[in-house]
Amino acid sequence: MTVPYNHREVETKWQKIWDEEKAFKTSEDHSRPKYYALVEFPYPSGQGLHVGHPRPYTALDIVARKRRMQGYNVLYPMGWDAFGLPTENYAIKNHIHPKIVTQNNVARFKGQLHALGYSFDWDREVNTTDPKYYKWTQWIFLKLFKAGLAYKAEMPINWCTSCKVGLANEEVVNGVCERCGGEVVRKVKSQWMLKITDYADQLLEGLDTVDYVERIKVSQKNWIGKSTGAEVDFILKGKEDKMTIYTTRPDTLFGVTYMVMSPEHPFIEKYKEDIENWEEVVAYREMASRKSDFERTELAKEKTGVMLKGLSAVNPVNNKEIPIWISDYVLMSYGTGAIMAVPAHDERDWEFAKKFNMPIIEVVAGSPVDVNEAVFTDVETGTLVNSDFLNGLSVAEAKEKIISFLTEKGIGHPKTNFKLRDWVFSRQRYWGEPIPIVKCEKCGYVPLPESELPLELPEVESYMPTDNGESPLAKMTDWVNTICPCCGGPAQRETDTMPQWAGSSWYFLRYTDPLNEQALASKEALEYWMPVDWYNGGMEHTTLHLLYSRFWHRFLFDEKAVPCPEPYAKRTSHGMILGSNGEKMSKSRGNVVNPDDIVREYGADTLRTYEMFIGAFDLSAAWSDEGVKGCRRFLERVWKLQDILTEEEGYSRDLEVKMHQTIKKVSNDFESLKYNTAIAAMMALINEFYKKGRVTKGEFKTLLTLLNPVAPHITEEIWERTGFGGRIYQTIWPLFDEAKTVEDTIEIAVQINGKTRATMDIAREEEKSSVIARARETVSDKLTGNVVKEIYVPGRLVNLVMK
RNA sequence: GCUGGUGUGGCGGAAUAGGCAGACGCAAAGGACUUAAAAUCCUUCGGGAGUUAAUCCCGUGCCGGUUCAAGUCCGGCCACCAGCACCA
Repeated sequence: MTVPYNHREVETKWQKIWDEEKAFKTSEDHSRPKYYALVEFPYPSGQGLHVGHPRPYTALDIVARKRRMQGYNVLYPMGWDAFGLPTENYAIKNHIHPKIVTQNNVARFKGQLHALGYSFDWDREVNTTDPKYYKWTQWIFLKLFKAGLAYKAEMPINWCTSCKVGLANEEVVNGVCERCGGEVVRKVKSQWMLKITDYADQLLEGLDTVDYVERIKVSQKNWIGKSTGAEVDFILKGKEDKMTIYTTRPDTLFGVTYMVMSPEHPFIEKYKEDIENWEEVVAYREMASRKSDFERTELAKEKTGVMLKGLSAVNPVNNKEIPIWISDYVLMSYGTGAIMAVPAHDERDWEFAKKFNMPIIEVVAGSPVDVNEAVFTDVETGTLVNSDFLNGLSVAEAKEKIISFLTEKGIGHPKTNFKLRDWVFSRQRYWGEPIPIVKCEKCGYVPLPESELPLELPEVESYMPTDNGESPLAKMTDWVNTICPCCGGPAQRETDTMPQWAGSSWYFLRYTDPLNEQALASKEALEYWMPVDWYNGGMEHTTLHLLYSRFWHRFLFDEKAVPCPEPYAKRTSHGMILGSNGEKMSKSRGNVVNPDDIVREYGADTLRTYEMFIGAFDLSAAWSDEGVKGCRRFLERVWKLQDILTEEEGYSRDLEVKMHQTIKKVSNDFESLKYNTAIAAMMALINEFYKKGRVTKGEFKTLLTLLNPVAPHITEEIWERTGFGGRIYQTIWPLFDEAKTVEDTIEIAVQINGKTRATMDIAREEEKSSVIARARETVSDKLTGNVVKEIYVPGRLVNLVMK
């Protein structure tokens, strides 16, 4: 009998050996085929590692370990996305420098990850808060600034009243702050902006060139929100100005019965004198501006608005005079801030027209009911009516014809719009990368010379944000007051810092060459390692981190700083791990599982195995303590195979097929996120060994190798105890022979009219006629009618169709 | 509302490409071992009828269809999850 499996001894022993042997150090040998596996680096929070972290880390650790065994030079790195609000808030509360807080948290995380036996190359660890790292974050910002993609703008921003900080649109969820849940209001502030909109088309088209799971592509497409249509100039009656609108349905131009402007539209102020009901308009405008974005969408059920008396528009295609309204269902920030309303064929316009009794004119026929009863928006089936030269055309034909008409007459042109907005890049906070810009009275905004990077965060007394919305850095007058790099005159430093998304927008580049002081990474390293071959991360980062980092990467590609336009060749997403009650884990729900407890009690290998076995990788799964025990039991059974190990080297004849089938299944499943079925196949295999009461050396070696990426410690220990020689992490991934994955005799089903009535064994090579003859024999007592058809699916079944 | 996804035993979940539904695991029940318990090992385990057997019927959210054959394909619904949401 072999000694009992002691996970604590085994795991600490091998973690030490791997460290000493630098087992997972990435090679600098660029002649070997490379594989770059990447998981999102964590924010080192004060809570320590969450039980959700190991799921993606283990999944890609499996891939990385398998690739090493297949001879690849593998880069599987880890680091820290360490700037951010929770650290700063903790620092404020406890009067500890955020730097110290970060250090402590990183140490804790690192210890926890180490205890899980991940094959990260810790020599390439990066930390976004390290000045040697953020020097290059600032460098990229300067490049963006010089390219005209970073600009300062007076912007109505999303202001979190609790964090006292401006948020990007992406960080506002259901009208509240994504991080703290605090109320978000609109506030006008001068902010640094990044022109991600310049890359909208590229970011959209690039999606066709990469292997991302469908739902990620769809989310990104929705977020970018490309729409095509036309801009059309309406005449503002009696004025010089044209009233330009954007529409995706220029084909309905003859159905316009009124116009709507956003309450913030500049024409309102400009034509103040002409507006007869000015007081009513002002009242409406004020009401609208008081609403937060949240209320504006929440209260969307009822349309509101005010007609501008004294102003009217003229439809350029039929010279009809139509009224102009203002309403907050039209947004100043999209299109031109004004629309043409076609109530018959647009849902919102229809509602508005119904409420305010505006006329509804049908211009696309084909609605099952009268357009006064229900709106008709179908673009596939309709035919144009009441539309002069467009009559009789389909919607698609009419669009084309009207756009060329408008273009020829000079009253309109085709136009593409995006929902994507520029990225609000400043935060009024301390714990972030300083923005390397100074403001000079004479020269305006001046970038620091590259030689002055990194611009380090100064030591401050207090990290409290100020009530007037200034960063805590603003109080550091010694630091703020500086000299203009351009004219040498007095100037002030920018006191806002960068958002957390900055450091994570390029970290994967730094891993390829983390100590480089001359560049963000060497050309050679980037050319060898990029793009990332497989990147896994959370669904919640689809429209934030993933989009931002693709934007920066495309920009760096244009700057010739990186060798490829897309950073990630493949992107997958893992599902969440929920509490045992099926709800999201949280302290308040009392369903939190601490990974340290599981590692202590059952071991890292058990936790790794369990998290891979828990269910489909991309779906969320509920935690189960019993399931953990089941996985521990499996590993114990693997351990105890030592008791029935024989001296034979190869596979025993009766298990040869099973061995090849298992190698094939595990090899394929590890590539396609099907870790649960890979483990199931290995469980089934050891059940076979136990059924036979023996396992050969060859069989055991193969099993251990297949299992090693999932449970690296126990397999390494058994490998050593059984004297298989060397280290398992240095062995070669087992190969399978396709021809040997099929049994010589196969059990097939014999069906009558599609229902299985019996099974029988056939030889692999057996002729169809012979199989069918024997099948009829097997079920002869049930063949009570005429067999009108015989179907043979090789290796599967015979179906006899009886009348 | 739009988009994407999911729906299979008591539970987590399997099932290339239309081909024996329920792999693997958990829980449960019975048994062996033990003074006992835990652990371990063996057996049973979708529902119903039938003697516990042979055997038969039903069964993958619902209704219909295609097919020799449907969890899988088609048409029409329902529920849940996620993302987006007055974007003209």
